[in-house]
Amino acid sequence: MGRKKEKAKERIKLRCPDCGSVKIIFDYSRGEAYCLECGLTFEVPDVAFHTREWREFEGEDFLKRRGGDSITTPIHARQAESKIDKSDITKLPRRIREEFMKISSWEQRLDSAWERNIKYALMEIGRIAEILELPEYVRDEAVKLYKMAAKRKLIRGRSIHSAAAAVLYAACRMYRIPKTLDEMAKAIEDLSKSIKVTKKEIGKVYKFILRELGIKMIPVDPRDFIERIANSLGLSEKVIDKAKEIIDKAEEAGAIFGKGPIGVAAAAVYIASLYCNEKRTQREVANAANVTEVTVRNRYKEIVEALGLEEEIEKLES
DNA sequence: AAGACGAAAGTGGTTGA
DNA sequence: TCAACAACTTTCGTCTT
Repeated sequence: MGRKKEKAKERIKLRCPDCGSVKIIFDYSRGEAYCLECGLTFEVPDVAFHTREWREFEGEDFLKRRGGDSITTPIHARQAESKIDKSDITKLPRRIREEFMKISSWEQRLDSAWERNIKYALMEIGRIAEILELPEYVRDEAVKLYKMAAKRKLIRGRSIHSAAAAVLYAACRMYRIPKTLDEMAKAIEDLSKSIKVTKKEIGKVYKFILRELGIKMIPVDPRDFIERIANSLGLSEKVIDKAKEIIDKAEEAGAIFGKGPIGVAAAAVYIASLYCNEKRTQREVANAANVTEVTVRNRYKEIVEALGLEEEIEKLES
């Protein structure tokens, strides 16, 4: 234990005031620490090295005592919580309380943590939006949502990246830009291999934020996915129109309700490709839509049945 | 060999008692 | 909170072209 002066650099048990990561390296030659996650460099109070207690506070045990925020959960699923809670202080032994006051003043200087947090989040939203090639107005909408959510403390206890993806996803839904939770998760993966955010987590945060902000979202329209699927298969405008027409009819016939919109879109494209003499296999369509062949098949069957297209399609095959 | 089709079992999420 | 449920996936076998 104690200070390892001989080392040039050492990993220390601090949280990054910006992104909340615990991957903090202290550089002795420069007398400051930097975050491996977001690159922020910052001064560390001496007390962090001179007292064992400090290490215990910010260490695993302390985090656990503060309420279930176990170190075993992924680092990135947590967020900086650098403000020191008064109620915690009173529970601590007096001996260390004065140390805490010193730290408190250090924290005070980082009181802009909230703002820096937002700044970092907005940056990440921008980066994810860029990867997904989202238009600017979508990013702006996402930023607006993030700020609203942050103001109401909805981001607390969630990772910045899951929240960033969630608001972007919400913005896409608002503008009917066809993006899936899967793509959001993958974009984050592309952003940094060390950040792990699952589709599930993003979905959870998305739902939570919408509910808390009282935003109602209309269901995803399968038509929104048609162009994407058709384009990636090199299909013509004609197929796209036909596919939309098929969905219109299938919707009227009630063959679509409750089904996954992407699977529906994929089946419509498959059927339309038959009609327009630009046939693609079920496998090709399924791959383009990121669903399985079986799903395409099932939707296909249902739609054909509901619209009574069996004979027409048989004719097409000859 | 490739494509279409379907049966069966499994997964992860939702819903309602 | 648990069990039933629907959508979807995975896997695999069969049939057709």
